[in-house]
Amino acid sequence: MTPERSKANHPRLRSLLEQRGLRVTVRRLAVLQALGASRRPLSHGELADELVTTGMDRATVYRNLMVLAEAKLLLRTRMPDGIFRFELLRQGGRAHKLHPYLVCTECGQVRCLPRQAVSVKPGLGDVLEVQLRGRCLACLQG
Amino acid sequence: MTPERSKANHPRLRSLLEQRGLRVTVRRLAVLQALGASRRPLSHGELADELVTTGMDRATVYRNLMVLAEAKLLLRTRMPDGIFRFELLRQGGRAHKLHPYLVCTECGQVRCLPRQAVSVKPGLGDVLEVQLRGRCLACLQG
DNA sequence: GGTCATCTGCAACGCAATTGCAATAGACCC
DNA sequence: GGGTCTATTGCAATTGCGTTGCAGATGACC
Repeated sequence: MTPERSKANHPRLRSLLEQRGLRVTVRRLAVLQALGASRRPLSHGELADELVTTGMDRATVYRNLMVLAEAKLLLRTRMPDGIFRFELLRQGGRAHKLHPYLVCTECGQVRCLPRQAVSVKPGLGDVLEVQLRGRCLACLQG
Repeated sequence: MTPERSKANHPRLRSLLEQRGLRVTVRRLAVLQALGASRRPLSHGELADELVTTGMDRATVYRNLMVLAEAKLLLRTRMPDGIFRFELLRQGGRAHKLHPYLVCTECGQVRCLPRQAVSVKPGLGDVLEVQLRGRCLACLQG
């Protein structure tokens, strides 16, 4: 790995860290980049599987996820399968709370659904997040 | 322990098992009785802690919880702490079918919502469970 | 380039959930 | 009541997520 290049290559992610008063490290940039490149929330396990190939330790992935989530750069959500998933929060993170997730009981993947897929009657509370558990289309058809 | 007495003493629980074509065993009756005596859903750990004192193995508790839940005698729900909890379903368990629940991010309590509170567009998959996260009415008003 | 707090890798642990296997107990028939 | 056969149980072990201690490496800052 070439730490210097990794750092130089992500000015945007770097500034995110600096704004929160967090140290800019190769590992943190890698975590942010991986989550930013994913279209769906990732678990620590999924992310670690990906990042250990670069020599990063699973515990380091874990601790960085904690730090970044605490700094509100990531959203940490326990999905209905009991596993925490993390996603990058763009600008205050409003956009990502609005679409429902489906956690597939067969393949385990988290699918983001279009916002209008689920409608919640008003007056029940301030609903921030909608999670479904079931079988996704791919698994039903397979 | 006196297996014979345990069995003879629970005609109602016994018939529940027989109706589902399940074998009536001392251990199953003990699990049903313990859950029936509890006012709140219990985790496998809590139940096992209680039942190991009678010589039952934790794995046996676990497998019976699975069997009984599959037979719809119990409801198995993953609570927001990530741990499954089990409760006895009275009268066929129809009431507990597929109602959404709201996990309050403020007070942490789980509120059961009426089934019609959430509608899911068909064709997205086979939805088994609906979980909302947000603030419950009590916290909004408090 | 030096200093010091923070971060990282390595190793290990706790707990919930799960399974294989051999011994046991329940259901059923006589 | 005794025999038979399968489901159940106890024991032991494993997986996987989440988490932490510690010693060495690295980043921030001067």
